[in-house]
Amino acid sequence: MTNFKQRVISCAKQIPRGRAASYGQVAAAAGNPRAARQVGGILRTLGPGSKVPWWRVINNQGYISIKGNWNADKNLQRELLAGEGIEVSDDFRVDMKKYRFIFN
DNA sequence: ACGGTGACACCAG
DNA sequence: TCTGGTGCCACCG
Repeated sequence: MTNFKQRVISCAKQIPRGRAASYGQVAAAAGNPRAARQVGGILRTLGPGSKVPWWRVINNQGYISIKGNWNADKNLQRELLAGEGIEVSDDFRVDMKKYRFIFN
């Protein structure tokens, strides 16, 4: 477990319920604003059962960019976000202006 | 050690 | 607003 990965996990856990953060935001909070892509990869490797609220991490455009067979999880993510009060459109889009979480 | 890969971000049309 | 191209950098084989 590299330091960076651990940091990303730590930052992701800081995202409170009902808020969402972009990969770039998490990467920046982890210390590498340019390593946004790795954040996604890291969250993916964590897999289910992890204590990390991966569903609160989305891209800066405000939508979920999961590809491949993750359609089911994509739908699940929408359910989770909706359960926290975050509105998700039919196109899986989230209003980041309203729900964006600012790291301290 | 090296090169391919990717749950992204940013800039230009 | 959307699309396409470019840059970035940690992870894995």
